[in-house]
Amino acid sequence: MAPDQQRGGATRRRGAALEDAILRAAAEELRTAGYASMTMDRVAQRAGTNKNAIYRRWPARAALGVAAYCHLADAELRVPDTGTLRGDALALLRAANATWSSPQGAVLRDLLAAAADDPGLLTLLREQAGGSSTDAAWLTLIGRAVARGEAAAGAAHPRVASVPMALLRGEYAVRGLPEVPDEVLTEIVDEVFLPLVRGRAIDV
Amino acid sequence: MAPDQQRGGATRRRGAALEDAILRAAAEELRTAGYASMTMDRVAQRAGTNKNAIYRRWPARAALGVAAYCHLADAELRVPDTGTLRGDALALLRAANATWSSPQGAVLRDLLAAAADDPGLLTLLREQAGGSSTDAAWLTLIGRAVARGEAAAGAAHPRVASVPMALLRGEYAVRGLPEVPDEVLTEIVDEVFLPLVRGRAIDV
DNA sequence: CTCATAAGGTACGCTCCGTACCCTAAACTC
DNA sequence: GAGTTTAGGGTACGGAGCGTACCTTATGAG
Repeated sequence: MAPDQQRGGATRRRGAALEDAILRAAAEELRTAGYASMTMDRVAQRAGTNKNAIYRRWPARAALGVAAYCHLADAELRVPDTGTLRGDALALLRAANATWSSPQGAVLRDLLAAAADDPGLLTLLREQAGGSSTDAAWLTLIGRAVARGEAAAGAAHPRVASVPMALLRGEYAVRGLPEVPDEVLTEIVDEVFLPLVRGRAIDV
Repeated sequence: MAPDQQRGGATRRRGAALEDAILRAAAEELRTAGYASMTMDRVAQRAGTNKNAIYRRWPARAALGVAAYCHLADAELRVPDTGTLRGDALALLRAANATWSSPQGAVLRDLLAAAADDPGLLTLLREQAGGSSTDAAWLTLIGRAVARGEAAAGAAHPRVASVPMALLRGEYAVRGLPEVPDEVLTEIVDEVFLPLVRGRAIDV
C-alpha cells in the first residue's frame, strides 16, 4: 500500500513503463540507503508493484542492483585540460576520488562484492565504473603531455596509464571507507606518476 | 550429531581447547567450501559444539571468519634475494599472485567484502594479507638495489614501494577471478616498476 | 468479442543469523 | 570432598530476506 511512485488512476503499467518504474525505485533505494537496504520487497513496494514483476526481468537481486546502478550513474567522463601534465593528472585523480568517496562509491563497492561470482555482471559494472573509459582518459592525457614535450614518448603505455587509478584504489582498499586526503593524491602524482612518465625514456 | 572433530569421551572441552576446535572447524570450512558456506551452524556442528560457544567468543559471523582466516593463513613472508632488482621484484610479485589466485585468495576477497563495515576487522585482515609487511618487503628490496647502484637513492619511498602490489590488485579487480598471467607480472615490472625506480633520480 | 499475455496479490518454503532459556559438566573455593 | 561459580550443550525461536508458486485480474491484440 501507499506506493511512492505515482500510481494515481487504476491504470496498470506494462512493459517499458513498469520496467522503468522498477529501475527508478531500485536506483533511489541505492542512492538513499545503499545496496544492503535494497531488498526486493522494498523495491517492489516503492515501485508500486510486486516482486513477480521484478523477477520476470532480472534473475536475482544482484542483477537488479547492477542494472539500477548503471541507470543511476550515467556520469560521462570529461578529460581535463589544464595545460600541464600535473594539473591534468591531479584533476582526473580528484574527480575519481570524489566519485569513489561518495555514497555512490560505497554502492559500487558493495555491488562489486555482490557480483563477484557473475562474470557478466562484473563486465557491466566495469564498463560503468572506472573501466576502459578511464584508462583511455589517462592515455589521451599522457599523449598530450608527450606532444608538449612534457613526457617521454614511451610513456603512453596502457600499463603506465593505469598506475594512478590503481594507487588510488589501493588507498581505498588499505584504508577503511573515508575519503582519501588530497595529500595522498598529490603524492601519487609527484612521487610516482610524474617521475615515471618523465624519466621513463632513459632506459627504454 | 556425528561431530567431525574427535569428541571421543564424554569429556567437555573448555576455554582454549574449545576455542581452538572452533577455529579449526571454521578454517577447515573456509578452506574447503569458502566463506559463503561457513555458516555458524556448520561450524558448530563440525567443531562438535553449538552456536552458543561461538557467539560467546565472536560477536558476529564476519568476526569468526576473519579469525579463522588469520588462523589458516599463517604465511610468513620471505623477502627474496636473487641478486638483481628485477629478479627480486618478479619473485615477490609471483608469490603474491600465487596467494591471491588460490582459493585462499577468494576467501580473502569475500572476507574483505564482509568486513567492509567493521574497521577493526579490516585492520586485522590487512595485517594478515598484503598489508604493511609486504610494503616493508618491497622497501628492503629497493633498499638493496639502491646499495647495489641499481636504483636511484630517492626510490626507497613507501609510495613507490606500493606500486607493484597496487597494480596486481588492480588486475584482480578488473578481471574476474582467474589467475593473472605471468606476462602481466613481467609487464608490471618492466614497464612500470623498473623504469620508475631506475629513472626516478633525474628530476628529484 | 475473445483470448493470450502480463501485472497484482498473497502466501509460502528455505536458509541463515543472532538470541533466549534451561540443563549440566567442569573447575574453582574452602 | 561438598558447595558454588563458570561455561558448555541442546534446542527452540524470532526475524530478515531471497526466490517461487498459484491464482486472480487488467490490458491490448486480432
